[in-house]
Amino acid sequence: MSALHARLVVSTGAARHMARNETIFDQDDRSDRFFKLIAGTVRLCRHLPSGRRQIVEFAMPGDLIGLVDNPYQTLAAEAVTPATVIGFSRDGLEHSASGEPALRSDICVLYLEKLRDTQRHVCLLGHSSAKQRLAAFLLRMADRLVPRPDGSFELPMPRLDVADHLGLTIETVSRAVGALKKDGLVCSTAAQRFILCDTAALRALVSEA
Amino acid sequence: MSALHARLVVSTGAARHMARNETIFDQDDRSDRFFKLIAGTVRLCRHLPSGRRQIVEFAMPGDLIGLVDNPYQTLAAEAVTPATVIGFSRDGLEHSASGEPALRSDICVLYLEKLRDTQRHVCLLGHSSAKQRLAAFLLRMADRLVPRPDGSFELPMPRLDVADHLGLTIETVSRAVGALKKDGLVCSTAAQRFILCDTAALRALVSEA
DNA sequence: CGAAGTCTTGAATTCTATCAATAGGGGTGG
DNA sequence: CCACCCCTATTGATAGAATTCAAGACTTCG
Repeated sequence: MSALHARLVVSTGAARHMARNETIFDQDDRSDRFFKLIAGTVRLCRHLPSGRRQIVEFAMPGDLIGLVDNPYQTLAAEAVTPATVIGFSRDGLEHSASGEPALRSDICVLYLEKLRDTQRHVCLLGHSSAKQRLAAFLLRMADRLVPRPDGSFELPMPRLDVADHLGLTIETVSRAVGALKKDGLVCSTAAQRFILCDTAALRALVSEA
Repeated sequence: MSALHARLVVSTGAARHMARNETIFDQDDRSDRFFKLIAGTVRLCRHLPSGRRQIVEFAMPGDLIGLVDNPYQTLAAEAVTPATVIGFSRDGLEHSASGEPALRSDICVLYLEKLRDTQRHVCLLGHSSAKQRLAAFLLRMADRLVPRPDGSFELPMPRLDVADHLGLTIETVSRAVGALKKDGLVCSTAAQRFILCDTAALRALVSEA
């Protein structure tokens, strides 16, 4: 376990249970607290003046959310499913980090990983078709989610969240799902349950971007 | 001056002059070195298997480029204009940072700023029209570039680079420029020279995203 | 069983990409 | 100094992809 997570384990933090669609923190909240996600899925998104919403990333159990340097959060965090988080004080972490360089180093690595992920997402949104975006998303989700014995996995988020993450509309996402099914690349018994039938072809499709 | 830049000043680093379109480092190069950009503009981009290119960001004088934790670079750096860079060894910086916590802290802040910028770019690419993307880009460039006495500024990059940054084609960028000119939001005497006539309206246009 | 929310499907519109051709601009050499 | 050439930018016509608007189907839950 990294120095960062070891430190969080011994820190005081109260567990909070969040209902579906409940806001953990808003994009204008003071960033004096951050959270570790214990269970459930959380969307990190930006609400645009037009009422539109861009989901920058989804957080899954084990992820830290809301840990930034600015005085205010830049993204809002909302529970996609019922979720459990543990809150920590940023001052507390800062204090620990000033005496424990390995901690700061871990935080650095964390930021860098997020930066890489976000850069990849820029590339995805820059030039790719709806089918390619969905294929990339499903491949990534298959990696992050624990599969069932039959190899299927259950997306925690509804179509609207997928759409707002991929920069598409729900209708387009729905049609893209249909297209991938028709092509035999994925199977889907329920709206949020998928089996990737041909991961090689899915990867090839993504590479064409 | 931050501890980071102070450290770089006293470090040994050889200045390199790069010609237009010359590669400073490639996306598969070992990341044992990083660079400080002294003069010129550099594009940080990813070359996709399809031959397409996504420019994630532009670097300007003072920016550090290629400083990552992975063993390999994730983005390529290419000179948009003739450019001057100073190279540094990552090991050297790591060594300094292990004895000087403020250094590590500065690097952390740097990553976080880049992360915020990249997140903003995700929002821009997620939902906005060509006109909105261009308006946001021009506003940002007006902030980063030094204006001439008459208030105009010169874009260092050609249309193709703008297009690959905004996820558009050169034709669409060209038409978007024409549209903003027709609307009276910008003036343009030469292809790369602009005056923002109505920044309020430009900002409003961006906010509509 | 009914109702609300989510998802899918259809048709028309809008926006961007693509293909193709023309125009402008900067530099070189005559 | 001018003509030419190369590179970049603009403009036009068409096709394609995604959005939008609208309606219908499926789930889930009370």
